[in-house]
Amino acid sequence: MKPAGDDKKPKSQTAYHHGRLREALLAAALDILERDGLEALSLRKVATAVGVSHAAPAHHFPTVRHLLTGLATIGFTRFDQAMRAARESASADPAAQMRATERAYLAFATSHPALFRLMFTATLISWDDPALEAPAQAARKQLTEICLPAANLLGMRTPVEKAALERLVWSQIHGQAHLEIEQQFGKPDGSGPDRPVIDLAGLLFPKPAHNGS
Amino acid sequence: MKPAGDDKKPKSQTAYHHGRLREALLAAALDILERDGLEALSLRKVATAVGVSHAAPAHHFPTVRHLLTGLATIGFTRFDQAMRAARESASADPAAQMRATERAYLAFATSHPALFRLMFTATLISWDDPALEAPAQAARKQLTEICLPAANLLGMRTPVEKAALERLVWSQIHGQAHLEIEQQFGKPDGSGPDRPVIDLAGLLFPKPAHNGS
DNA sequence: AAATCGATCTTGTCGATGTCAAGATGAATT
DNA sequence: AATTCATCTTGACATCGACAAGATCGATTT
Repeated sequence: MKPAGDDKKPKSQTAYHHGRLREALLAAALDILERDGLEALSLRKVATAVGVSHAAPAHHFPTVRHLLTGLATIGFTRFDQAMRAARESASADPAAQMRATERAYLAFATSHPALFRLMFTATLISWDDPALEAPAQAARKQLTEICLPAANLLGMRTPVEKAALERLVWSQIHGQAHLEIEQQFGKPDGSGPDRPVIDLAGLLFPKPAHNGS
Repeated sequence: MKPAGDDKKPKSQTAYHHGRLREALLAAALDILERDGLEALSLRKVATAVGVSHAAPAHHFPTVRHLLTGLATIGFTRFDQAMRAARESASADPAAQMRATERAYLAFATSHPALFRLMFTATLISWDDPALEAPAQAARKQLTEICLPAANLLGMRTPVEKAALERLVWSQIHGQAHLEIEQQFGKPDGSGPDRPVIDLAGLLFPKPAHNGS
């Protein structure tokens, strides 16, 4: 089965002719992407990083676009997990849910800028890929969920209104994330990692007791 | 060599050895960018499109990054002009100014998606380029300007608060634009070009008739 | 006016890349 | 044990960015 000499690495090194190439390629590609950016990513580099010939990826990823779509799929999966984890460890209060999701959204983008950028660049990936749709919709669904309570509180009943609110909230969060990783906000002054932010949740959820602003 | 017959054009076609190559290259590059996207853009294609040798652009654009930065500079200039024109043809009312700017922002992004994407992709262009800074800051300044009245109306006085409001407004508008051109909003139903949108200006500018919170 | 100079453009080349084609390898099935 | 078939390798080609060296033409200098 194997060369019978290097069983040190249980499953990664020797088993390329059996099974794990696709995952190894994705892992290596993710590594290069996060370390050196999208421009440094190439099929050939990924191949040599994994230790296979330059045409080996062809079977698993016929095209660069396929590889990038695979990376985006991983990205949306982790993105979804990050937001879900943040929501679960937050209180059930609608405003808290929204704030937690917003924080997770932003944290993911700033921690994985290249991957995030890739995930939201339509010309680079294939949204036809059925494997991509599931995690992408799962992530998207969380935004819908955190907007529903706000829509109810604001008296929005039609699907159009709810979609409009979701569009508002999503755009606000996403715009922050995108402008942040594209370094459009300037430097943080060094005073702290946080920036002056107006709480959108506070704007949307009217205070029950006494008003703030 | 040239087609050896067209000295009709006084300064554009025959004068490549003097003067206009840089602009011609930028124009051709912009053409390719808007027609076929960033992936189709290459120095060599631009060179042949203009009718010069493959290394001719080197003097004007030593690197692809220089060409892309030049395109982004043009982009920000037009972007700034578009927003300014929209504001001038709108009423002086702060909310109207904000809505007009928002519309212009979105219209520019959807009309020139590849250029807009390039302008806001930090890894592709050189923000060190002094030629880029001026139009980029001019465009940015308009967002500051349309946010000032809202900040005053909301009782925000410190620069931090004003910056926070600008961040909110800019993020909201930019997020809409970005998600739109990356086709994250799904298809428009065909019912009309417009989408269900919540008016951010309406949220920020309290109605004068009622309470002022 | 003639010569020189310097910016601009051309030609040639190199390494890297994506993609295709043809062949080798080895695990699984027959 | 032989065959099959997915998987991987080798080889090749066109395109690309970038560099080097030479040609061209306007502008300056003599």
